[in-house]
Amino acid sequence: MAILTRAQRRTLDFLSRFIGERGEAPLLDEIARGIGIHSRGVVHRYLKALEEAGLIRIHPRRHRGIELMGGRESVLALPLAGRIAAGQPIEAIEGQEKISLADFFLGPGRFALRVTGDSMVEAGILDGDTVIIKACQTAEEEAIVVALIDGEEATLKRLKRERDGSITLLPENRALKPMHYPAERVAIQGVVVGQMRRYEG
Amino acid sequence: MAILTRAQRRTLDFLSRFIGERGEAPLLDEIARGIGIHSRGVVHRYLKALEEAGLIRIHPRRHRGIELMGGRESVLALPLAGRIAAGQPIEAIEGQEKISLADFFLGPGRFALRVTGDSMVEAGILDGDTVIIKACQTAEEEAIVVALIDGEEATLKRLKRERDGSITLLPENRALKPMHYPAERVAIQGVVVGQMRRYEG
DNA sequence: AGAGTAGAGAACATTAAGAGAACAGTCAAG
DNA sequence: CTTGACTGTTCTCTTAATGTTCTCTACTCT
Repeated sequence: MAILTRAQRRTLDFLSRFIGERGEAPLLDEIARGIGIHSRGVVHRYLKALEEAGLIRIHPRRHRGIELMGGRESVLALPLAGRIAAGQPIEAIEGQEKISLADFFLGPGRFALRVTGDSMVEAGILDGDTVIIKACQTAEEEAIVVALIDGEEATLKRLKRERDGSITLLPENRALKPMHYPAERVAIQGVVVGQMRRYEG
Repeated sequence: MAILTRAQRRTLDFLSRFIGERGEAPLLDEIARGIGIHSRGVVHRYLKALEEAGLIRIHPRRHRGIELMGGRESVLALPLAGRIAAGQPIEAIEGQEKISLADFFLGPGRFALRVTGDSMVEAGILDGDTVIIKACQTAEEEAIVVALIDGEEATLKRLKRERDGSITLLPENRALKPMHYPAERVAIQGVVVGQMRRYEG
């Protein structure tokens, strides 16, 4: 897969956004305006490059004749449009900043777990969510941890250490009660460093 | 694999960090600044060495044309250990499955928004979370949407259509009231397809 | 001393990005 | 069915940024 230049990437981003939003491909002039230039010829050159990279298909001479192929994870970053509730139309903010999924979640000793159960709903971790865990044996007070009890049962709870050295595992759900254990019975397996959820669109 | 000198290692480290954080490779000048020297020519020599060692690939004369070899899949994916609360030590389950961040979140016409405010807390979307939006102008009943009201104020709410064609935007927070608008005043900008959160570890 | 590693910086070759003209094909309205 | 405006395609030009190749200097280590 050829490497894309910045302008080419901008073009591709605009394309997928446009096609996703309206049902049809943009005109060359619309692309030009969308990526902030004036020349149709230049846009055409970028499109040719994208076609050669296998990312789009151009139906020759057809107006709005651009089809985007199964794009692939060419990037592991998403454009960050801005803050919601900031009271601005999103189009206006479009642009520069990007949020890197890698930076967000990846790192040494991390793995994912799918959450079952409602014990942390009030902390915004729902049944079916995926949490990213950083493996470690100790954790700070108040951290959300994966705790193994008696070497058998693994649960996700908020950690609290008592003065006498014993450990309380706090669920974030008023319907459930805190659990109290002597330190020997609890082994920490990791700390929650991230959480993610998918919605069926 | 040839042995690397210190400067070469510094270069490689900088490369992988840069590419991990942003989606693209750095310019020679950026590398130079990143490893604390001034000469592009020197950087080029290091890159040649790294290429010879099989650690990167250089696309000749292309700007930002550096591709790093080796575990590229590992950059995008996290090992999926299993289900928490399944009552098993995690080590035991660890293994096969991997969860792809790209598959989870990336796709045509998607972008990210940082959430401000508490209006969706009961749906597990907290202040400070990041939501992934798929840009579109229509949405299904019950979907969580980004809605623009009167072309001015953008908010995140659950969508409900009334029989008379008007629209109700439902917050997921008992402290807040549903908002009701005639259809003309509400423009849908996108649908929430994902959500993620980072915890300070 | 000699070999290897670091670095500076000049000179040159290409690329990326853009403007815009000219031409040809498409499409929709009369 | 014809026509004219619109749209895609192909060119050439321009400019600045960037990659590539060299030579020269300095430092370290055995």
